[in-house]
Amino acid sequence: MAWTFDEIDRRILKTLQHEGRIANNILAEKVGLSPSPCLRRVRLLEEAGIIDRYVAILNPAAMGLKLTVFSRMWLKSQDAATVNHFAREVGQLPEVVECHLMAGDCDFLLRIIIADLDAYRRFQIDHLTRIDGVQSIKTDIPMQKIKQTTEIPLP
Amino acid sequence: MAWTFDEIDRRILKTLQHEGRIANNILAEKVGLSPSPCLRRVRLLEEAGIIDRYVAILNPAAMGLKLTVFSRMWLKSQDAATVNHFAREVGQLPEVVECHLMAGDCDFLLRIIIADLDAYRRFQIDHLTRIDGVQSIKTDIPMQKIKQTTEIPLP
DNA sequence: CCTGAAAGTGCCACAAA
DNA sequence: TTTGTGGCACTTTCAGG
Repeated sequence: MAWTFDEIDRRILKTLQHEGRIANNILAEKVGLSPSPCLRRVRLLEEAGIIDRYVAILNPAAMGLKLTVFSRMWLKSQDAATVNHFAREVGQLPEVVECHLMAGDCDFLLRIIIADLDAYRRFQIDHLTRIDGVQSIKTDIPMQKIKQTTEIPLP
Repeated sequence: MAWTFDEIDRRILKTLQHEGRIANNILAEKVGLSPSPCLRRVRLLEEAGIIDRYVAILNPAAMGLKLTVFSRMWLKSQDAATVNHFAREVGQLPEVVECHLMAGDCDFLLRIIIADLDAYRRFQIDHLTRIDGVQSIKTDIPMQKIKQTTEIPLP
């Protein structure tokens, strides 16, 4: 089912995607509403699942995590048991921040946040290749982050 | 410079990465502090840039954006002018949620959020291939999202 | 508009260096 | 004694009805 936004909802969402902790009265002012109806709209957007959650975004570099890598992985077979086992294992590795089961090319695409190349080398040996059913891994390394946002394009 | 976390800082960060809008007094209770020193620590983490910002995470599917694709792109040349122009253009496309300049293989890796395959087809023709200097594009499509988090592994 | 609750500030106590 | 950190009390501001 499609949700029908008006201009004010769009402004609310756009603002909250940048300032998730903004106070309701400030938000209200920004979108041109008084606080009460503004809060009501936010609650509705939350209950409808449009707003999934609020999070703090940390700066990995400030904690010494200076490297992001993309790893493409191939499994020995793609049967349900192998895939599910892999999914479960990967889900427990906090360094693996994203994991997708892919159509074509590789079986999985992972995004991994880690200190540096050496730490990644060890991580791959100690954790990724140890998972049952893993056949091979190709690592792609970003040299420069051009753009990175949690902001979703509003229709 | 490396920041030195104690156990309480780690608990604060872990909590805020899941509940970015949690009230300070609740957070304080969770981490075993009274509100004032808890707030002080949060402010320090913010000022140190450990906490970059707070955001609302929206649910793309609830807005009809049911597809994420990864596009690997090659440019005709990798000189600064071409690359910068590409970076600037891509930065203005809200559907492009992530863009990395890569070492080896492809030149850029993009993550794109969009309604469906047909919308992507049009987006690629109308926007991506129109950018000056673009030579070719390969599109990788995730079939299943195994894991996706904004949570960064704490050292 | 009104009320209760939370945020934020100042000050003091205590402990470690 | 100095520095860092927790706690309490007070004022201001906000949420929510």
